[in-house]
Amino acid sequence: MISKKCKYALKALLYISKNSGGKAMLTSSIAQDENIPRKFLESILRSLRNNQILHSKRGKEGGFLLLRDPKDIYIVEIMRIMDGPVAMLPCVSLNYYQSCEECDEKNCAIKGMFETIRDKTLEVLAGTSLQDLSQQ
Amino acid sequence: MISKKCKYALKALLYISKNSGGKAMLTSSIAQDENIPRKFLESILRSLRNNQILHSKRGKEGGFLLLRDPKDIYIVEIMRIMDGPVAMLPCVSLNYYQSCEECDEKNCAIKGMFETIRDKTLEVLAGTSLQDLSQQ
DNA sequence: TAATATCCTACTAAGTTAGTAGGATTAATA
DNA sequence: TATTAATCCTACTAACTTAGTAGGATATTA
Repeated sequence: MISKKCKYALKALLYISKNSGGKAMLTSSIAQDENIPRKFLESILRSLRNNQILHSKRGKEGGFLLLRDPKDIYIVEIMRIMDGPVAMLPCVSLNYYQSCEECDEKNCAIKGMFETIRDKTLEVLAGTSLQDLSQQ
Repeated sequence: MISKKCKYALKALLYISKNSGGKAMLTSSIAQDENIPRKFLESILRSLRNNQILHSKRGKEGGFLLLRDPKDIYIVEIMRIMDGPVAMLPCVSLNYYQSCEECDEKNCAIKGMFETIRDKTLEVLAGTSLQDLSQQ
């Protein structure tokens, strides 16, 4: 399961992607239209800004803008920022690898299967952009 | 990520599958050989028994046995017992469906992508048996 | 009846999730 | 320059989940 934070992030980015048209979008209108708690969304958007997905403008007439074209923002990047690893086992993660201490990794019977799942999942997540999703 | 509980369950079942040969296997030897805390493993095995994966024998000469042939025990079943849903969104789960209250499910932009991921993941998990993994 | 297993209930520490509270800071505009 | 309206930042919290541990009850076999 992805976290609500991650789901909210995706929904918010899609909202910005669809409605912005070059203008900064308000946290409060995203929160209202997408049914996301405002203060929670605020911290989500700030974290997306800290990770070079969004640009923010402070003060009156401020808000959030995409830093890149929606066709160049892939879902996998958002998911890694919000939830960390995509893989189902730490020892199989490409970006957040950790060894499994208690088991012998080279002779692990389940590793291969989870690598396959990771690859199939990444095919989708790294092959789908914000633009792909907002065009549906 | 799957939980350690789930990983331990898979390791333990593979251990039984490989070493049992019709004889009941001890929690303590599985725990030792697979580096799993014994008391924790005990509750895992009991939960697998409660879910018709294992049969248990109490008392001296007791232990755990697979209820079915390893070729008829699919990984997905174990993962659902231990961790619940396979899907990444509650509204996309086949066995643990829950609506997403805050969003309009019919016009959800992300649902389709997560259905695709669910299906690809299930292809692997429901297509791999204990036997497949222990024969590697 | 002694030994050796599973069975069962209850508990716990640490970490994660899903937020909330309250104000500081910045920028446009009247 | 004052007002308004936005993001920014730190700190806090309640509830839940994870990963176990403790201690004994119960059943089976030799």
